[in-house]
Formats: sequence, C-alpha cells, structure tokens
Amino acid sequence: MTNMKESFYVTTPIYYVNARPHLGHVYTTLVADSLAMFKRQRGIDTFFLTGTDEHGISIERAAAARGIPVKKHVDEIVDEFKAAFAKFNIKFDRWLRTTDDFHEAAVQQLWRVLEERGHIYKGHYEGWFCGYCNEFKDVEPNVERPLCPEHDRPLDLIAEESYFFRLSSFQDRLLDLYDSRPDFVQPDARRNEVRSFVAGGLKDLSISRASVKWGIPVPNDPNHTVYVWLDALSNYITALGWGNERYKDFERYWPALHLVGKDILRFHTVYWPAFLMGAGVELPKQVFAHGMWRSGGRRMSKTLGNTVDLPVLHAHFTPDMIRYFVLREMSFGQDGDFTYEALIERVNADLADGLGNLASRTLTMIKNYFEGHPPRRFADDGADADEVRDAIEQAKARFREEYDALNFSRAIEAAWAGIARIDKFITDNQPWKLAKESSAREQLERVIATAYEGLRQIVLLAAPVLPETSREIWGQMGLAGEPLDFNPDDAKWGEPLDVSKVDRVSPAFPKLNKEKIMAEIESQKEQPKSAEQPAEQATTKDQEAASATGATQAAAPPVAEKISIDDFVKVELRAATVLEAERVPKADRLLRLKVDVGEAEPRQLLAGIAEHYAPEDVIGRKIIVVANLAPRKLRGLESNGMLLAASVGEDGKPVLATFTEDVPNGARLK
RNA sequence: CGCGGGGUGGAGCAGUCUGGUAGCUCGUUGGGCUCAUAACCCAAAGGUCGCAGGUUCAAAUCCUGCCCCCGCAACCA
Repeated sequence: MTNMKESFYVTTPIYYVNARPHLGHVYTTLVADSLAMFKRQRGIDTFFLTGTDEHGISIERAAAARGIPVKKHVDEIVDEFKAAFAKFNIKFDRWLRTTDDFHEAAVQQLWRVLEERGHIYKGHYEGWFCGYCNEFKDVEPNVERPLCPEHDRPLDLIAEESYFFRLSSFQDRLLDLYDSRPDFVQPDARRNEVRSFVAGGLKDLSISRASVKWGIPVPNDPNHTVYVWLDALSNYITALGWGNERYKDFERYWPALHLVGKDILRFHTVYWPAFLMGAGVELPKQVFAHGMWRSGGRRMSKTLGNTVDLPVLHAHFTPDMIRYFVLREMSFGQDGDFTYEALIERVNADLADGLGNLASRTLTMIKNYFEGHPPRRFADDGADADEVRDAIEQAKARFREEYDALNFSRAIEAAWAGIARIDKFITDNQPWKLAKESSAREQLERVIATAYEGLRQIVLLAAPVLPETSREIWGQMGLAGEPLDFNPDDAKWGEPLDVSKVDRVSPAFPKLNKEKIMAEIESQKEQPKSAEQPAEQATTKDQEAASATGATQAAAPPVAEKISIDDFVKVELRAATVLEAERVPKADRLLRLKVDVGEAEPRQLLAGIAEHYAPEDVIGRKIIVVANLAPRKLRGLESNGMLLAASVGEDGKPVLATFTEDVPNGARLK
C-alpha cells in the first residue's frame, strides 16, 4: 500500500437502447457490481459506472415509428434498463446517458481537442450503412441492395461529407501499447486478436454523420453529428467530469478497468485508446473482454428459442442465486453455458447444501447447546482446529488474489473449499456427542467456536457474491452491522465480536425442486409460442419500428396480417424441373441450379440449400419456383427466381416443395 | 489457405503461458454419522488428456502435421 489513497474505477459498456435488457446486459453489470462491492469492502475508494448509449439513426427511426419524440422514447427504455438492474440489486454509482447535456458538451470538447491537435480532417465517405448497428458494412461488390448481416435488413448507401479521425497514424503506438503493457487487453487470446487486427493496417475512421440528426452536433459544423462510437466511448471520462463542470471525479478515479463483451473488443482496444492518445488523456488501466453466454451449447438466439428470459429467471430464482451462478459457472473470459438445469444444480449443491446447510447446522447447535450465545474459546485450540483456521486463512488469501485477477470462479471455489473444511471438522469432532458429556464442555466450546468463526470468515468473503443472503446469515449469526462493511483482511481469526444472540435459524437458501421448476419453465415457454404461430415473430419495439419504416419483412409476419388476392397474384409461381446443379465454390449454403420453367431457355437460380441437399439429390426433381422475382447477384452469380421449400425445425432446414402428380414445366400455380 | 475459440474419467469444466504425482463439481458404488435444508463425512470405481510425429531424462503442457466441434465473416431471391 502506498501513501496515496488507492482508488478503483470499473465500467460496464453503456448499453445501446435499441434492445430490451437481456441476460447479456445483466451479466456484465452484475460482474461489475460484485467487483465494486469487493473493492469497497476492502476499503478501496471505488467508483462503478454504467449507463446508456442513446444516439443514432436507429433510435431516431424507432421513435418515429412509435410517433413519439425521440427523447421520450429513450427515456422509457432507459427506465426499463434501470428497472432490470434494480431487480438484481445492482448498485452503481452513476448512470451516464449520452443524452445528458454535460456529456454532450464534453464530447464536443474532446472533438475540439482532437481537432486542435491535428487528428481530424474533413473528407468524403461513401458506404453501406446499417442504422441498426450504427456502422458501415463491408459488402460484396455488385449487390444492388445488400442486407445487414446482423439484422437482415437493407443497408443504406450513404455518400456524404464526413470528418475523419487519423486512426492510421496510431498504428505503431497501438502495437507498442499491446506489447509494452500486456495487461492492457485481456485475456491473452483477445490481445492477440486485436494485435493482429491492428498489425494488418488501420484505415482512418469516419467520425461524423451528416445524415444523422439524433446525435451530438459537431462543433462549428452543426450539419454533422458525432459518430456514435466516439460519442459513446467518451462516456467513461465524461461521466467523471472530463471536459465538463458537472462532476469533479476524474483525477480521483481515472484510469478505468473496462469490462466489455468480446463482441465490442475492437472499439475499446483500438479506437478508444487511439482517441485518448490523440487527446493526450491517460489510457485505461485495462480492457477485459469476457465471453458470451451460450445456452445448451449454442449461441442464444430468439430464433432458436433458447434465450434466457429475465422474467422467467426472476420467477424461479433470487438475484443472489443468479449472481452466484454467473460468477461461479463461467471462467471469466471464456464463453459459458447458461442452462436452468445447471443453475438449479449449482444452487442446490453450493448454496443450499453448502453454505446454507453449514450455517444451519452451526447455528442450530449454538442455539441448542449454548442458549444462542456463540462460544469464543480459541486459546488452547486442538491441532485440528488450528488446521481449520489455517485452511480458512488460505481460502481468504486465495479468494482475494483470484478476485483481484478477475478469476471469479476460482475465487469462489477457494472460499467453498473453506466451507467443506469446516463441514469435515464438525463431522470429525462430533459435537453432538460432546454435548452429552458435561466433562467435554470446553472441548465442545472450542469445536463450535471454530465452526462459527470459520463461518463468519466465509460469509465475509461471500458478501460481494451473495450480498442479500450473506447479510441474512450474518444477522442469524447474531452479528452486528453488515458483512459488506467489514474488510475481511482486517477480520482476525478469533477476534472479539459484537455479537448478540442466535435465536432465529432458518434456511438461507431453499432447496430447489428441479423437476418441478423445469416443468414450470417449459410450460411458460410453450404458451407464447402457440399463441403466435411463426415463432420468430418480431416482438420488440425496435423490430416493429423497423417494419414500419419499410425495412425488410424478413421476420415472418403474424398470420393475422391478411393480404388481398391482388397481392397474391403478383407472385408468379411455376412448376419447374432441375436440369443441373452444382455447389457454388466458397459458399457453404449455396447451390447453383439450371432450371426448366417452361421457357425457351433454362434459367439459372441460386438456392441456399447446399447444407441439406447434394447436387445429385436435386437434379431431375420437380420443384416450385417464384418466377417473377427481381434478379439478384449472389457471390457474383445471378439468380433469376427462387425455389420454394418448407423451413423445418430450429435450424430452418429446407425441404423442397414438389408435386405428387406429374405437372408440365411452366404450369402456373394459383 | 478468411478470423478466432475448443477437443482432459458418464456430464460440465480447471490445469497448458512458467514441462516433472492429471484436479474440481455433478453423477455412480460401498461405508460412516444424525447437529443440519433426505444434509454432512470417508472410501472406491472410472481418463492412451482428439490423432500422428518430433524436442526432452521427463510432454495434457513446447514444436510440426492432420482430424473433429463451436463462434464470427462470406453465402440462404
């Protein structure tokens, strides 16, 4: 420890308000919250920032679609985020909104600094832009209207005057950064990834948009707004008061530990440090990219129907259970698997049978054998009581070390090894037998005192992981105050305690009935699905908004939305025969077909069925073709129509439509 | 040659950077105990650490090649 007061600043990304809060948001924020509690408990001056990213064209559109002012729209979604986090008892120190006026002013200040230092110039940008991602996309040449790969919606061709940041001039300094400070990007695998990206060359970065109104105006050029990522990343310093008068915390807390998902690694480890270098601001302490939660071994997605829904989670589990699970189950930095089964098993094994049961058995004995007054006899400990003490000291040291290194799962493992040690100690010493012999009174006192003291130490460790239940157990133990207010490093083994009576013993964690809960979750899942036929129906506001603004209708519309016969006859369906078929090189899904649709010349069309049909499977088959679809180039090949296939199961496996009776090619379907 | 991650007892994972008895949780089998939430404790069974070479006194760990799985990117008119 130095003379300087140690401080700690942790951030989550600010969440883009084009989606509803989901497990991913909650996860990062839970980790940050727990880390903040951990540091604070240990007497470190801690600041925990989270917030929302609220600018950009997709937000503007979503609000327009709802017919309400943009600010009102974002206010509502921000409230949802705050409510979601409140349900998990997350306690941040500040919530930054990019629409806060002091933030906007500070971003403009950052812009001016970058401009004065010669890092910004005006140029011209033309590219395909996805308003939902807020970024330009690299697309295949020769495609008329490419779709955003993320959102499956058409991209906009934006050609506009734009300001550029001289990102290319930072390449060497960035490489230097990764090499000289290997901890700057963690884990190592991520650092390598970023390093090789930067080593491959950097292009200057467009940092303004003339086409976007909902954003921060560029200083001295109000026709432009600041590119959302420059706007958003700046939040980490503006929230502390950099470039504004609203707060005065910059000196005190910067630099930060940024927790981010690996999906936004590049922004935080390339653009962000480059901006800061350009502005002459100290760089973050570290950017740690955690993994993503998968579900049942697969990426969570609405289409697969394997998402973890927050309301379902809350219906069956307490915030502490979920918090424990995400910290314990995922090796921080790796991807993890989130299943309800695993969650239930963890809760039962570690919380109910582990910590909860230890508390329960210890406190019950204190109640029964000592009228609720915990004995404190350590002076002449027996050898194995000393072993327990040593084991707990070891667990404490290990826990601290691993938590500091963000190895939450290993830290928790270490603390729980302490629990197992105490359980073994109790069993070995059989206090229930000692209690029957008055001559063994002192020995009984020592055994129970050791168990109680061990439990106290463990509860202190567990407090940042299980804030609610650790407080509950602490209270049942008759201890004064709250566990988070005691620094475990100062809690000496066997020290005098401010302790009242143990008189109320009740399980801190109920044992969960797996079959019952799983059945309930399943039935909850089924209901909405059967109600709205195509399972992947758009439900969130932004998706509705997207449809309303004329974006693609790719998400199957509800059956209820009727079309007229006039609409239907516009689609020309014809019977056809496949003459030739071959795989398209370098495309996993694509088959190139020559099809006879009853015309003079066979047509070429491309079909995304290669994963399920070999070319020889389809040659000679009678199929149904949409004959009047506008031609489209795919991987450089023109497709003149589309074949009809059922989309089956989770993966949308195609099954070709055909006839059971003979039909001449070109026959019209109606 | 697109980028990245992974393949370790039945399941899920750690260990790999910094070679040296292969570890954890769950599950299985047998035993103990009864203070405790049918909990806890002990013991046992179970692994050619994806495959093949190489380096080394010694390889899950380092090197080379290959196979398989999973993300991302491209490709579903």
